Amino acid sequence: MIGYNRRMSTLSLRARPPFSFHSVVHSHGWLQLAPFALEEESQTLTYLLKLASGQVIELRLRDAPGGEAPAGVRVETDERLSRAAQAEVRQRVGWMLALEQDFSPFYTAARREPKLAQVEAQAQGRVLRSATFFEDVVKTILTTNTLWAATIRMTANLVTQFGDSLPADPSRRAFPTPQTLAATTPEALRAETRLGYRAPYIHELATRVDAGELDLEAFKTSELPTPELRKELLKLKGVGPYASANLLMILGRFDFIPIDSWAFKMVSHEWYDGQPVGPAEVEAAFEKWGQFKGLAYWFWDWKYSG
DNA sequence: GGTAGACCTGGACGC
DNA sequence: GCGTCCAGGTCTACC
Repeated sequence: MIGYNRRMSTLSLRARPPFSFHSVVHSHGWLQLAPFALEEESQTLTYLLKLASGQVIELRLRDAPGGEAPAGVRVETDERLSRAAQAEVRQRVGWMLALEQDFSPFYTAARREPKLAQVEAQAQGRVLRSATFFEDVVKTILTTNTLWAATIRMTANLVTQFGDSLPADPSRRAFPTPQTLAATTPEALRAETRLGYRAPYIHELATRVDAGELDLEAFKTSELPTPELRKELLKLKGVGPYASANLLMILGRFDFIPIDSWAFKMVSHEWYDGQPVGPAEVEAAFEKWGQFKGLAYWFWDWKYSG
């Protein structure tokens, strides 16, 4: 269903039930990374998207409780969109909120586990994604070996310095394209964007995508078995075991756990009385969850709050 | 295949 | 204000 005021476009997208807009938006820290932003009062998620046409638009995403119909999301833009642009927005938002993803097998397994008692009722499982997999790979590399505040800052720097502007408000920008980042230099990314040693990794990634040598969007629909897909991700500079598992979660593959320092802390307090633990203990704790390992870990009701 | 050390930034802390 | 220490995953060289 599409409605217009004089200029604005509104699209309603339905999700496979159960669906919770709140759960997917708050599934991890991505909502704090530009060009995402959350308007707390109205619980509106905004995102600046560069369309295939080159036009930059602001998406305003809100919960659309279904009533009798299935729940979903309402998408508003300030521009009147062409049919092609509407289709693109539907496709992008559908991916970003994983509207079609089916978690029923996980919910069935989770019913036997008190620590996952909330997942079905709260429709947890979906992980917020960026519009392109390139953006999610860059953001994931920026989460490694640094504090979260630095990840937020590095991402904001990238968007501010290299993103295309929203015509109505040039201070607001979309995430930079591979072409734009490939056109800069690793030295500039290091010195001006403050990416540190990650700068050459990001630059190489952008250059390979821009040259057509690496098709990151194809990862979204890859039919490779998860271990094979993981090997492909591990070939990317700056992507190690943690980052690859995080990216697999984003791709809807949950066989691996993104083990970081937070995981050690949580598992240590959950099962080892606060004693130091390593990757083996984290793996062992969730081994029985098989293909849902990542989901069980991600949405576990930890007793330690950190 | 496993391990040690380097990588880089910015915040916290002591002086 | 300055110097030092620390946290955070991945890469590379080496065994």
